Amino acid sequence: MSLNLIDIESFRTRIERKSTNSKGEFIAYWMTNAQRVDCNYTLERALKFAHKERLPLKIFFIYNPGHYKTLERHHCFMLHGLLEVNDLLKKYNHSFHFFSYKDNLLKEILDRCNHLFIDLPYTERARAHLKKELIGLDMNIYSVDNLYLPLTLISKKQEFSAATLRKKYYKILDNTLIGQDFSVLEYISKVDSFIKNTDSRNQICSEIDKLNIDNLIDKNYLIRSGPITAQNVIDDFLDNSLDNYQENSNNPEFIKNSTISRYLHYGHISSAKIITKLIENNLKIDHPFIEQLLIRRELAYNFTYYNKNYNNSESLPNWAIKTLNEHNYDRREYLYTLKDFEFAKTHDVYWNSAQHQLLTSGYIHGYMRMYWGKKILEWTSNYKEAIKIALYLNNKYQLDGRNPNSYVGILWCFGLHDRAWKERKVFGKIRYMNENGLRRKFDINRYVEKVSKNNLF
DNA sequence: ATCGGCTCGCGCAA
DNA sequence: TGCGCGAAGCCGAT
Repeated sequence: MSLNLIDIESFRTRIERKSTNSKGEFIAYWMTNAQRVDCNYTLERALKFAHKERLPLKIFFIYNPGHYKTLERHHCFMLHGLLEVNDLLKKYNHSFHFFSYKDNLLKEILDRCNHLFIDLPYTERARAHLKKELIGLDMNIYSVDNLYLPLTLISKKQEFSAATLRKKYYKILDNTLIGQDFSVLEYISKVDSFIKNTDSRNQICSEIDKLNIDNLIDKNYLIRSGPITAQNVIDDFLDNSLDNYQENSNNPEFIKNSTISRYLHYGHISSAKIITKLIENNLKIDHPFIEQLLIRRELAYNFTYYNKNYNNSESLPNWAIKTLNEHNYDRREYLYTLKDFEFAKTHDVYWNSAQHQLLTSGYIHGYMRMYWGKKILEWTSNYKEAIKIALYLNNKYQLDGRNPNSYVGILWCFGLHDRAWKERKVFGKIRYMNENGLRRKFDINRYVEKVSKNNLF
């Protein structure tokens, strides 16, 4: 074993800011990415620190509906998840402080606090936002990385492909998955809550009541949210779907794993916890589900963490930019506008089905999403516009939109983390996909039928 | 049904 | 500096 726990911890928890003023009345955890209680490294570090200092802990969340201008389906899903966070904390006799955003709120929350723990932000935009919020706060600030292994421990730079990251993972893990211990539940009863017996349930509910949800999505998808729900989903998946994962993972009708990404996005479940459980099932590091949950997922985080252009074409590899530019003025067989795509008005029944699935369920199956993205490239006047459209639709409708995996999923269609292929019109050397592939891989007509009946989950 | 070729850049071995 | 290798597919030859 080439790594030890001390190595991991020095990368896991980072000192973002040091203060000379060391005395405070409580420790604070500002929950953002990791919206869960169990297996939450940030909460765990905050609890341990509070226990050591014999100070109470204040766990809080700031809700800012204006932060991203987007559909309120996302807010609805997140707020329902926070209800479960609130209930879980209450069960452990801890208060969950839920605040609606206003100016100078953070200063108020952190009045008389000297040690703040935050979830490590993984994108430039999140970092910039955080930096702005933390201006003028004189306190010790620690960020905690909630990935399976800390991002900066595995790699100091943007990785070129899954292969290069995989190599580093396999080397550092000595080809063996290691389980991880979580002591959140052990410490949570030993630490006092900063203010006892406050309950944010009513406040969260009143925010939910204010929402104006689009009438495209089935509301049931938005209610099935939160760490408790997510645990049930993942348990069901692990019990019933892991054995045939490889055969089924490309089949959009195989839906057991379909909602896991949204729970991972909001941090309702910990990938490290899932991996630790999988080790008990004797899963090896090269299992295709580990490839997805560990290598592909953390490759996406590596990408958004190190590349400031994670949300535009500038981040594509050189060969992709070159070939896309060379073919940018090729004649397109079909040309659609954003609105044509958005309301599923193309000539292609398969593509329209994928878009319809996105509108009505907040999700496109992984394989269909590749096809979906490739066709936006094919049917838009230029590739930069195509990327904008694909990201816009993804961020607007997909419940895990704005997740690193979402960005990478889209940009993969334009060559990111991929290789060049035989040159052709419009695509240049970008990997091409067509509907024959859909027919070859699964029963695409059944998919179309099921989407039209809204019968996929 | 199955197989090789397509094509690029990383990273290790010299 | 050279070379082996990988990468969520397509296409045409057997």
